[in-house]
Formats: sequence, C-alpha cells, structure tokens
Amino acid sequence: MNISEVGKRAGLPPKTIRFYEEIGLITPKRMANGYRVFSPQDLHKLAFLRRARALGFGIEECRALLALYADPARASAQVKALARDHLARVDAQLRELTELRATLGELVAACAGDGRPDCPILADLAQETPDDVTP
Amino acid sequence: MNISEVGKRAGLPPKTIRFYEEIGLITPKRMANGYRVFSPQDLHKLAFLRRARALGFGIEECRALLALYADPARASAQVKALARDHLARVDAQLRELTELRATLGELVAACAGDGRPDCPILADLAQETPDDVTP
DNA sequence: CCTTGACCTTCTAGAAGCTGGAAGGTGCAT
DNA sequence: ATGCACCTTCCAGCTTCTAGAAGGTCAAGG
Repeated sequence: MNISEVGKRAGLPPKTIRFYEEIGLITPKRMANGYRVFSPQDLHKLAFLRRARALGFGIEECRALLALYADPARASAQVKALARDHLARVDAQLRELTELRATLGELVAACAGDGRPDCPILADLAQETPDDVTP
Repeated sequence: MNISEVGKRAGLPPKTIRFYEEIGLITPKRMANGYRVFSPQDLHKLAFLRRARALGFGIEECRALLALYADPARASAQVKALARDHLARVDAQLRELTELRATLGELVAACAGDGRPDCPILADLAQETPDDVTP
C-alpha cells in the first residue's frame, strides 16, 4: 500500500502520515525506489491514531495509547488514567468556553446592530477594571 | 509608565505587550534610552485587548475591534457582525467539544480500570470503520 | 567610585500539529 | 518521447505567545 492509498483508508492526508513517521509514531518500510510501503498493521495504527486524535488526545498521549495497545501485559487502569486526565482537561475547557459563550451571547443580544455608534460590546471591552483603576 | 507597570495594570505580561507592539496593535513612545513609555491611552488599549482576547477574539478581530472603538462614525452593526461571527465559531466549538466529551465519558465509565488488560477504550480506538474495511 | 540588583532592550527559538509549496525522481500509458 | 499522477525531501508558515540569552540602564548602598 502506498501513502495515498493508506491515507484514504485511514482517513488521514499523506502529509499527516509523513509527519507521524517523522515523530516516530509509525515506521513504514521503504521500497527500492524510496517509496513508503504500508502494511495492514500500519494502516491499523493510523486508523487508531485518527480516532485518538479525533477524541482530542495529544500526540504524546497517542504515543502512550499505542504503546499500551501493543502491550499485552498492560493494565486497563493505565489506559483509564490517561483518558480520565484528558477528560478532566476537556471538562475544564468546556466550562471556560461555556462561560465565555454566555458573556458573548449577552453582549451580542444587547447590541442594537444598527447604524448608530453606541455599542454595549465595545463598552464592555473598554470598561475599566479594579486593576486598571488602582493607583 | 514603563512596561512592567502597564503590564500589571492591564493584566498582561511584558512579553505579550512587546509582541502586541511588534504586530502593530499599540505604538508606545520611547524614552531617550530606548525604554518604552506608555500613556494612559496605551494602558486603556491594552486592557481592552486583554478583555477581547479573554472573550476569545482572535488577534485580527481585536485589531478590527480597536479600530471600530476608535472610530466615532462606526455603526454598531459592524461590531455586532464581528461578535456574531465569533459567537458562531464558539458555538461550533462547543458542540464539537460536547460531543467529544460524551464519547470520552462513556469510554472512561466503561473501563474497569483494574489490573487486567481488557479495555473498552483501546477497543474503541482500534475498532475498524467502514473506510478501513472497504477494499 | 564601585557594586549589586532590578529593571530595560533586542534577538532567536520553541511550543502543537499539521499544511502548503518548491524542486525533483518514478511509473505507466500513449 | 511525452504527459500525468504519483512519490520524495526540505523549508516555511500558521497562532499567540513564552523562555532564554546577551547586554544596556538606573538608583541605592557602602
């Protein structure tokens, strides 16, 4: 299998696959002419990586997950710990984003959006905070 | 006002302020010895930037917001359009993150997290999709 | 006068995870 | 022999800072 073929099957662009090789996530063999050859195992790894990335795992976490996947002596506790850490980060991000969205939503709702210059959005951004005022 | 003083008041580290100058968001004057001098207007702009960034606006959006803020002939519709676009992106991100979180939550809940190797998380990541299977 | 310490300056590089483009080799069909 | 679609490598850029190095400046203390 060449790179664009495996890319199609794994759902990843060739550029990304070359990058994954560069950082050592996969190590495809080469043909005499230098072209990469991908085994079914390589394809499997790439598909695994695509799904792990889609779940938001970072590259180093993916590397760890692949290692655990390859290790028959793993403990599921190790995998779970990794996933739980990631979940906690996702939750934190979700909280931040939700709060931000609420503020933004209020501001957009409060703005007339007409031809006049008065705008609660700008007013909010320009508002002085205690820190600015403190001498 | 020097850079660390204005940084404290605006809530931004000096490094960030230098970066904002480099990309033309602010243009503080200089003293004879080359030190930056920040006017109250500079401080105001920096505080504005900090809040806009905290709301998730990108740098170029911040530049546009500052320009609108400085323009007495602006129409609030312009500001609202910018904010609405951003809000839409935040909503999209929130949807993605929420879905991802649900999947991740299910997987974490399903994993025993003990000393055995069997793990639904890895099983899910390794699962074949139609694309992988299609010849 | 000299030293110390806390500022300030500029410059370069790195983070994360790709993505685009240039320059050139290869393989197959016409 | 030519065209086209692949493949290769390497370099640059995206975004928004952040860390660190090397060196200038200033006020206070001895």
